[in-house]
Amino acid sequence: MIEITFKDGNQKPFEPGITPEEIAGSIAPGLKKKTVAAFVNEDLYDLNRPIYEDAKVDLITKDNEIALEVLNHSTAHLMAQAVKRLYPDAKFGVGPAIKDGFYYDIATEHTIKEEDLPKIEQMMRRIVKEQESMTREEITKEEALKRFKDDPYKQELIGDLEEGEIISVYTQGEFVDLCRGGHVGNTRHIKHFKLLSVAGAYWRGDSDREMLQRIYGTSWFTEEELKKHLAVLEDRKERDHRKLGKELKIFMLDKKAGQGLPIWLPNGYTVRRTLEDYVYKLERKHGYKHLSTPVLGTKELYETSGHFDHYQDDMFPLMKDGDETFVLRPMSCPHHMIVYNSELRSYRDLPLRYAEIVIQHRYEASGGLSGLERVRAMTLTDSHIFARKDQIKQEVLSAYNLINKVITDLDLEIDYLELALRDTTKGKFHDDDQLWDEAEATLKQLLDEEKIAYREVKGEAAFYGPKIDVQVRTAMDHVITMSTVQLDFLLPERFDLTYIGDDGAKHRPVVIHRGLISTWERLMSILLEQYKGAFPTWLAPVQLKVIPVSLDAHQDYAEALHETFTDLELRSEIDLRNEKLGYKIREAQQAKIPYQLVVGDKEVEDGSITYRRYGEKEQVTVSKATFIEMVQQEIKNKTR
RNA sequence: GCCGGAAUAGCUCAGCUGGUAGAGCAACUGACUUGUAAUCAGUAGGUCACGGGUUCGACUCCUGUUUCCGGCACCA
Repeated sequence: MIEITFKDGNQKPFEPGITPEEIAGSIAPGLKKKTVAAFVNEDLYDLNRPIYEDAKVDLITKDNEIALEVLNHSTAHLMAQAVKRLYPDAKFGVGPAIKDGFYYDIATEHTIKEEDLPKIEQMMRRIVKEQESMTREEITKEEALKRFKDDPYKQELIGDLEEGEIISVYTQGEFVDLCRGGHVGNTRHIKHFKLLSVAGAYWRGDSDREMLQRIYGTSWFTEEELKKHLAVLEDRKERDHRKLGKELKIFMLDKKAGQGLPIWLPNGYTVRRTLEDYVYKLERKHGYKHLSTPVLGTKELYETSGHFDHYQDDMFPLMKDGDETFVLRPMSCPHHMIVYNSELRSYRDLPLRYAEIVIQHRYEASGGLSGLERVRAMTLTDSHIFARKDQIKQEVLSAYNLINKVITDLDLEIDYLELALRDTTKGKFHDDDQLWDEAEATLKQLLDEEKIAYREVKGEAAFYGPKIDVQVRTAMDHVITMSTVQLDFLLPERFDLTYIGDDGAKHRPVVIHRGLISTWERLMSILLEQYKGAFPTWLAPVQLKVIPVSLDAHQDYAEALHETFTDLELRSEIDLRNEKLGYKIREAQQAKIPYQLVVGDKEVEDGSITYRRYGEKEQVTVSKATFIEMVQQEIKNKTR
């Protein structure tokens, strides 16, 4: 007998060779149904993998996050088996579980199309009915290489494994796959799944290697969960900023205007301008000085900064004019360095915080462009803080606080901070090790002292220095870099920046690059998706819509109201078209205007206002003064 | 940039296996003069993304280009 120890400390003897499924069954039939896999001495075990020695066993039930991963991973195998049956020449790359789903990379002569997916699903269901056991087997590397001798992808994967490492293969019916495991034991446990899309994906994520066909799918324990997830995907389509941006006339793209070069329409620009003003005022309050520099600069400027060496591929082609060559700037730092150098600086001048609403151009790969999310012409609030070394901590923290304030005001949340460091094996970073060590240590120490949690990522630094990236999770479940604070000891060297210290000698300042809102383009895409197009009142392109019941009787009052609002700098519109009331209301609702005001006899009589909030059915009648006070408070507090 | 798909009226879309296009909404005109999500009628609107080819004939088939979409790679 072997001794199984459970998480709660209880122990129970079992026959050697007992499986997690049987253990669960021995405790309760309900538990058996709920159990998907198990941790045996920390190792992930399949439901049907025998246990031969004393062990700690932690059953993984369906409510556990890992259970869903196991299920999805098993569904990937199931799909691969189905694909192999339909397209026998298929070879397989990797097929992992991902968040809310799975994928498998496939190489086959047959081009897999969306319309093939139902066919594959059908085959999957057939295999489920066959109740194939998913059986684990452990073999040597040599044996594994022999078994998969016809599969170049598996050969490569096996070749990369350490000598002596346990290599496991899984067999279900006629299908055998190399796999670390954690499976549901039998295909009959896989019931509620859907294949979602086909796409191309480079083998091993390397753009220099061949491209495989990738099928994405999702798998759940219940039909309700599956439906719920599909509904989430539907909702994301509704939220898509490209769809909303068009419907609400926020921005447009036009082939003739240029790929990836968005045009801000009046509605979108109103929102952006409101945000710009907000950030501008906030920055002033935090001691920033605003300036403006050109979109074009000499190549020499960017050679001095090092951008040209490190960034050339991301820049638009050069412009030559006689002996001079110009670049469309991808960043604004060099200009700010020039400004710093334009005067003799004293230690008393520091910190010097320059901020600018910058237009910059990056020659992004055409395939990556998408709506306002990935563009080639972008606008952002950029800032460079010139500081003494003893001011770094204070300045980084102050920037971080500003970032926090803005993110909170925009109803967003920081998901995590990323401390991006260099990777010495890669050539894309400047090579002064001493500067790097100092900069990285400074940031790390600062975060640690302030007990700010972060994830360290090697190789993600800027070429000139390490950075703290503020990662935000969007309504589309994407993690994006919203803000960034970068420590730079390099550009001060490159541009020979100095200040006169209290000792009368020249010293080198430090530059802190601070990005606040990603870019206005990307921020707009995020906010559109976040609010589903229904902006809070302070941001809404149109805040109030005044609709008279009858033009004859109520137009004057409606116009007087509209004028009052406009004088108070509220963004009001009045609908004087010869249309039915219901029609105007429908349009106002579709435009997601926060307040629609219908004025008729009653309102004219007592000088009141009847309003209806966007998305609500309720109509509220209040005095004019009360209404104005309410809306102004709402705007001031940035509440909805 | 790479793999795959798509492109029809301002918008959303229909158009079977080749016989030169249709709806709803929007626009315009007229009637109606309205109390919370579409009043009625009429009019106009398309080089079927662009170029080449096959064919008696191409929105439809082939091909090149452009842009967009799903991903990959890259990335704010």
